[in-house]
Amino acid sequence: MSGPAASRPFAKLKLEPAYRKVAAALTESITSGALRVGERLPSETELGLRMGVHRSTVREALRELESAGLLRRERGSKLMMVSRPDRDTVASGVTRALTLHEATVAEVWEALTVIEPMVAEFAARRRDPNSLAALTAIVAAAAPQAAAQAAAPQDDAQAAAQAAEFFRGLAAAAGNRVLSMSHEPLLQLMASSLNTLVAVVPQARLRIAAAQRRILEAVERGDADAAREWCGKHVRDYRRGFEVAGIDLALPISPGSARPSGRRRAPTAAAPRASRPQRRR
Amino acid sequence: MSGPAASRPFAKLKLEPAYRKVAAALTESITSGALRVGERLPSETELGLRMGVHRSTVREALRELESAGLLRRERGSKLMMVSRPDRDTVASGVTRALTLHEATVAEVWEALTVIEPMVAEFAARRRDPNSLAALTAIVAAAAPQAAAQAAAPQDDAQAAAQAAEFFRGLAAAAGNRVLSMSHEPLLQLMASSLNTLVAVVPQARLRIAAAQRRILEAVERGDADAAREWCGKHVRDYRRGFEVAGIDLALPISPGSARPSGRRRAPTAAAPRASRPQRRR
DNA sequence: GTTTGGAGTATTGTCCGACAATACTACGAT
DNA sequence: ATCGTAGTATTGTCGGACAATACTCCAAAC
Repeated sequence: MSGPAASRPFAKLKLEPAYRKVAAALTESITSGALRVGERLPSETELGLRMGVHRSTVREALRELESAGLLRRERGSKLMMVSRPDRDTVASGVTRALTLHEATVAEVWEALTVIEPMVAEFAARRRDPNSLAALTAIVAAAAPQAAAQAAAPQDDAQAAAQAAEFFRGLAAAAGNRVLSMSHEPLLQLMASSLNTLVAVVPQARLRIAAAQRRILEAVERGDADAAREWCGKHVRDYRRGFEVAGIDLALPISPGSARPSGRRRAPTAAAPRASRPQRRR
Repeated sequence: MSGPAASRPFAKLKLEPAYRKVAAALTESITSGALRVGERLPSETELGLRMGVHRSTVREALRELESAGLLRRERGSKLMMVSRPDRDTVASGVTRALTLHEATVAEVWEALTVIEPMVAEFAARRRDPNSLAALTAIVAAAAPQAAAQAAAPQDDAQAAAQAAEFFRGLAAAAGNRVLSMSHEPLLQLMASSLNTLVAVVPQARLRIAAAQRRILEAVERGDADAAREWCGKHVRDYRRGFEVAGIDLALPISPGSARPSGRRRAPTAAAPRASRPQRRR
């Protein structure tokens, strides 16, 4: 593969490096189905031998596919396995992108208002016993904590996670993987704000739990309209919660952890204003 | 980096290879803002020196970030540049994932019915001159071809692309990057089906053009409800089109090219159609 | 017969070094 | 100030090396 072609009169100018070509070839093989999911890849040396490049080159290509989620390695195995990118991998890519583009809390929330109510509607339409049971379990998991209402240390994080989990369950019940995958980044992005919300606003947990129950009931009885409406209210209620919690909706989302602005657990006092010590560019 | 620690009694077992740690570190630097977008990365050797690993190792990490869209290289430059993943990069990742998960045409279409009408509504709400002009241009671009109605060879592909472009413009007018990014994979996934649609159903172009005009008008006059409704009709009309075109909605989408499954060009009999034998799985 | 143990091989992770092609830089000539 | 040129820096790709460890297979033990 060393190129004596470079000296020939009109040698084909090489537009992309070999590692990219190898990556492209492998990707093609996977998406075209020539390599089926679950199949094991040959060893690096073998691949290099067959494709006429050095192992290092193959290696770089593998990293590329690996980070795309097209290749993985089952626990404690050496050989790579063809895989399909799982939901979280894909979503976290989208999340990172949106974060770097400095999408605002408002934008994410707005997208939620678009998607979630319809998800609820679909869930109510084709409700299936299994996913309904799963959803019920999720809602139930929140109830005791909401009742206790005692603000445990990092219990806040768990409550926020549960709120996201509810939406996941709803999407699963809706039986549409496209919607499921589309809204996942939104949930990831919301995580931080949700965290602040439940940490700062005391009544948030109860309201959330109540809304979840209402939505669940509507879904259970197959009332699509009610499910959509309640879910719409639910999401809109989040916005009000954010405002009460002093989260500036015009600010870029930070998907990391919660950063409650100001003092915590503002009782019933008027919504204070948070001086956001966010990085300024 | 050479490890004498391996022989010590309870040496910390190493969970992940160095190239992943390097990649993680770089990713962190980027998302945390320590490395700002547009900034140039040091050379590979320099990075390796600073992080205490060999250039090859750094290299593998770089490929990882590169494929995630976090690093790019401006045209004809050697040094890498920090970048934010652009819309198409992110979307094509999602597209690949959904394809490998064998999402069906129905699922994608359903997601469209969820998102697009609301996008239209938002576009009508905050209509801004610039994006409106852009949208108008897109709609106008379709008009002459629709009028001509002559089915040029691969002109079909262009018509299908225009249909997708309209939705993109709409999302841009809605001014919500999250929605914009969320619906992009749907457009990519639909491409193939759209292609078949305009190729097989003769009146499709006209119907599409008419619908686009109606939506545009509603958006222009700021009539959010009308925009949403018309857009909803528009998307639902696509479904009818798919059925007429003989596209099986329960089938997994193939994001490549069109593969019509029935007779083509039904009414206007004269239809020179190239049967391209696409791969079957 | 099934499990256990162990030798031998295959494969990855990481390193070292090398070299051609090419982008970048600095400096001197016009 | 512009231009050309020589020298340097950097990437892409290769060859090879070696330790750690997963895999294989066969023989011994229960």
